[in-house]
Amino acid sequence: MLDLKFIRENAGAVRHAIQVKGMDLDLDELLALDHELLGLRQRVEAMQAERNANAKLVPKATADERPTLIVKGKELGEELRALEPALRAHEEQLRQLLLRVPNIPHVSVPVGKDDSENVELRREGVLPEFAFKPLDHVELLELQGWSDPERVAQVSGSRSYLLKGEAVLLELAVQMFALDFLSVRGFTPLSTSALVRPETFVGSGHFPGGEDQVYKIEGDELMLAGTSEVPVNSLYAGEQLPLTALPMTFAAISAAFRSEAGSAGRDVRGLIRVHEFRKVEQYVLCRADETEALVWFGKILQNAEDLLTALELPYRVVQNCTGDMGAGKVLMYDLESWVPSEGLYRETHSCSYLGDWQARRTNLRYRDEDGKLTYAHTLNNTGIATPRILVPFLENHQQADGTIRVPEALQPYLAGKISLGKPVR
RNA sequence: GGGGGGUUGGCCGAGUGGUUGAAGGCAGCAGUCUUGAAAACUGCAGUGGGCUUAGCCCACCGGGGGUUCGAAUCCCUCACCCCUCGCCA
Repeated sequence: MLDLKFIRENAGAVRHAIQVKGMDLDLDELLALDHELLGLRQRVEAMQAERNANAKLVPKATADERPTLIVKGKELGEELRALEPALRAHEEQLRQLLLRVPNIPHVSVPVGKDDSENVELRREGVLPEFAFKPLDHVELLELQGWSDPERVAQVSGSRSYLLKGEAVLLELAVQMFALDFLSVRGFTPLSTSALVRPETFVGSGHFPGGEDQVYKIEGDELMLAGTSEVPVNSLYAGEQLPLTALPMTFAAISAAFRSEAGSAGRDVRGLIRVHEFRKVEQYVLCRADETEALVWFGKILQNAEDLLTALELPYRVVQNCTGDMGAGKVLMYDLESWVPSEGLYRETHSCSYLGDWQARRTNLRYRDEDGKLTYAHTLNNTGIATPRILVPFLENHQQADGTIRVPEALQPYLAGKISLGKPVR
């Protein structure tokens, strides 16, 4: 959410953001509504002032004067009640529009319509060369007896996965590795529930708009979050933090659920796109200072890059264009890891800076140096997401005999093993 | 799942339906005192919004709704917290 005052005073910039982000929103409608609401509110407040003044006279009035005042109060009350529905409707309507107003992209963001116009910034790591015919991750899992696609489909439908044997240890090892890695860098580990209230999605900015991506719990007012960004963003909702509480940095581990509505037919095979997965997420809450926030952006990006480097996975850094970055974001970079079987890079991490857009929605403020209440800034980035990261992991580290090489950094998390699986060739 | 008790300003805590935006305390800020600090004393001090902006007005006592001339105070409802009985990994 943006400050209404800011929107009024910078209508041009907001209109531009709406356009380059490809959003369907009529700013003039919002501004007109805002203007109308202001007039309405002034009328209502004037009447409230009159009502209050009248009510204050009653206890001091004589017995003769009293009935007249009470009648007047009744009339004022009725008039007010007549205006209230309109006022409330206007407020709600404005709020709905306000929730859709996108954040202003950083000056560095390239303008583009969708992910095809994202800009590659650099490539890191060395692409593997195989002296044998490499398999894709689905074949590797099958080869080692680490999956059971037919049976899991029978139990949980499509887009569900099952791991078996050492692949399970690998999944947990990768998660634990990421958690340790971030914890050493000062991020507080957090284990969060994916089960959240609907308003937390409004807070994170996923609602309105992303409703169809979210699973609802029948009979409860709860839903399943697609990332711990959702609960963590609402953790301090409504609070007034002391300046000393910031920055807050979290490494939040949780299950993540996504309905994947609208992506039917895409990536149905394997571990790339599943309904339920697990993730270690980096989340940062800092002061409302863009310079400081961008330093944090660099840090959480570097953390993710260092994780990929430690896992010995080649990747590239991509800057998302305006059309692919989402309403709330000021700046967004994706990390894409190399998938040999497809001969391309696929998104495994997503790094975002949202300014105070989320904190306004959750009403999360802190007292600045001058004691002024200020909305905090928020950032987030993937730490590691499984099983998706296992796709590049298995494929890049496969060996001629069908076993999977374990990078040195991960070995302590796998009881010192240097490879996984049995030699099968 | 049953029963009981709660939710008031940054924190603690009082509050009889009528100048209560809310006593008191702590923390905060400014000042007096002091070589300095502490203590003590004095004063300031909630958040958001509007306007004809040294000021005035409106809203806010967990959320929403209601009763009333008037609600922190009465009623309904939802959420959360605590206690207790039962069940349970």
